Amino acid sequence: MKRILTDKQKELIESFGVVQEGMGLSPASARVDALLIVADSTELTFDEIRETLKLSKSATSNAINNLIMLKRIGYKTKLGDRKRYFHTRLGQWKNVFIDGIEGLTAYNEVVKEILINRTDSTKQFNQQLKDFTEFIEYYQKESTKLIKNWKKN
Amino acid sequence: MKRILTDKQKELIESFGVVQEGMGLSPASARVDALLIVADSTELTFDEIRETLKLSKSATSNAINNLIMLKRIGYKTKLGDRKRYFHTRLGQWKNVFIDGIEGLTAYNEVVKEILINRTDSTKQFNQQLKDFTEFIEYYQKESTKLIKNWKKN
DNA sequence: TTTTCGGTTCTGTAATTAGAGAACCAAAGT
DNA sequence: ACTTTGGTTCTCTAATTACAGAACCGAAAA
Repeated sequence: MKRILTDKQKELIESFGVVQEGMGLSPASARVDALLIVADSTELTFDEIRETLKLSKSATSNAINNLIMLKRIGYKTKLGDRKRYFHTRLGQWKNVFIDGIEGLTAYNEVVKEILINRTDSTKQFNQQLKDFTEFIEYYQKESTKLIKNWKKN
Repeated sequence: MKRILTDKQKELIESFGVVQEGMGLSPASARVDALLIVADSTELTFDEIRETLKLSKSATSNAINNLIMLKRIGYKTKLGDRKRYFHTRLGQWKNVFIDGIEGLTAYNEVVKEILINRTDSTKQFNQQLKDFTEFIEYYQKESTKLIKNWKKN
């Protein structure tokens, strides 16, 4: 078993793990995601991940599948080799950003329904709510443009 | 005890509560926040909140203080009245959005430190990471502008 | 000075989540 | 046919979170 990480790399995985926990990932998912960004090798197998992070097979399996669902990692296979080689998808961060922006839609739908059902005796309050829903729509459109226009892609 | 909510309002608090739980609030916090947006009265006291949502005093107290820390609600007092009157701060959503954007800074700092420590044998990968950190900075600047330019404020 | 009001804090418990370890499984190798 | 590989799924336990209920506390009222 080759040792994959320097001490500095371990430290970086912990820091990055912590900030990603703050963004809603489980500890194991956060560290798997971080590992694939920090490690010298950009393609690691299930067992390399498990050994390096000292996780059980179940924790490794669940973390990996969770990250795949979130589109934060992906994998490829090699001909005549059953293993999967996992890699970060940070290079495709645009998708994740766009999913995040689209996620505001569900939130906005509820706010709009609240607005429809509000008493009309609080005009100013209701107007603020309306401004807010309009801003969300504006923000969704405009920040999608920001992403598209980034470096004239 | 006056009954504050219609059935429709109760339903809206539940839907909105659920989407806000998905955004990291505890069930009680999510419902207190929703209540202050849905209720006809835009200013509710501690006991009105507690009775309406059927929460214990401790749950009410913790939820309220949590929401105040997150700047999602505020309160005012009235002369000769010890009670606090809580209200949503959705009208000041700009602050919350801006805090969210600024929150990306901590994330980006770690990514930059990872980049500094990466092997230089993965040029393309490292370049993607660099693009990403640059995009975050661009996105922070530009979306701050989006907020400022909204309706020429 | 004692009681009431408007909460806060502490203690115990129920519910949820995270993860270990073992059993399990399908496909490939022997 | 059985063994190995590369995982997945099940079961159980530990840790964390959410909350109720009661004790508590300071300021004001009586």
